[in-house]
Amino acid sequence: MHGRRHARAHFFRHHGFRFTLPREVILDFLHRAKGHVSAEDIYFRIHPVCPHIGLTTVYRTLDLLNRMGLVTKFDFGDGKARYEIVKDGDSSHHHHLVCRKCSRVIDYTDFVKEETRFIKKIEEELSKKYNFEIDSHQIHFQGLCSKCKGGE
Amino acid sequence: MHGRRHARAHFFRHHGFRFTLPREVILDFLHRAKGHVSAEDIYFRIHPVCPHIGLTTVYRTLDLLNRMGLVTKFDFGDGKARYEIVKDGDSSHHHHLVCRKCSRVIDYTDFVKEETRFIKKIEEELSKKYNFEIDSHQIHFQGLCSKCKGGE
DNA sequence: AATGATAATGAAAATCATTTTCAATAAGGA
DNA sequence: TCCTTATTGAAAATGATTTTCATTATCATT
Repeated sequence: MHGRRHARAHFFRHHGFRFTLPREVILDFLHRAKGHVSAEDIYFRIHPVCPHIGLTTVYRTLDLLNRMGLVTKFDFGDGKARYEIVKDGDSSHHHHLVCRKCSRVIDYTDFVKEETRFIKKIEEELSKKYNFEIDSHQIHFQGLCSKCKGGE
Repeated sequence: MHGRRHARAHFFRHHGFRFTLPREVILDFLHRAKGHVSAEDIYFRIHPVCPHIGLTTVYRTLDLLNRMGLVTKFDFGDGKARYEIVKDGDSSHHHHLVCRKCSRVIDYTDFVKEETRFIKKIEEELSKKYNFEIDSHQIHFQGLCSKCKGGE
């Protein structure tokens, strides 16, 4: 619980950034949080503990964490971005079904094995072909959820 | 060139919507357009021909086309949405590499065959499991493009 | 082809997520 | 501890998208 702080601080410094309290608090929150959260979610859930951390800082920190590769940014089309920590032991790996009528988002964790095989192969070749360093991916199905299927 | 108009009109009416000039013009533009375009792109490119079509209508029409399944909405994280026609003869099928530093978007069309096999299987099972009617998908790799790889 | 109910449109105003500005503060190397 | 400068927060600005509302156009019905 102390080594982690130190490791994080080191990681930030290594990237040329300072390790500050807001950054630590936001990172902690994201680690505890289940699923995708918006900047506002974070701001309000953090506020009782750290009322001095502003929404601006939340946005800036999320952008920073994203650029450092610690956080993935999602966009489900409802106008606000969602963020999620990138876990090392990729246990929470999942993808999304998004309803194009009611915008409901369903997470699914099926087909991890098949997917890993498929994605790994693609990543390798794409990295080479486009000289692109891939560090994450998203798969995203669109259609109609059970509720919206009926009355189209 | 006339049957198409009629077929479109019929399709709109079947969904309970009217087939209007702005909708036809926007649909035509999207058919001709290569790649993903923003609402503003459409607005300004259409303006010389139809100066009476407002930006509001462009947004409303895109949303409508999306809900009808004729258009796919993308979000690459630069704050504005992009739209693309859903082609029947799925020739232009592609996915994206998005740079998390400079936001550059690279389209790739590789691995169509492997992908089709993989996606088809997943779609079938997910549809069943979640009672979700899938009509499109997106695959999205994030990382660092060739230009941004060096100076991290 | 004329009529009428109402869906669609456009201009302007409103909204709301995100970004910028700038003066004050704090991190961390010297 | 000191000093440089990255970071922060509050307020204002931005900019994409949505809402409002009076006007117009579609198309089912006559």
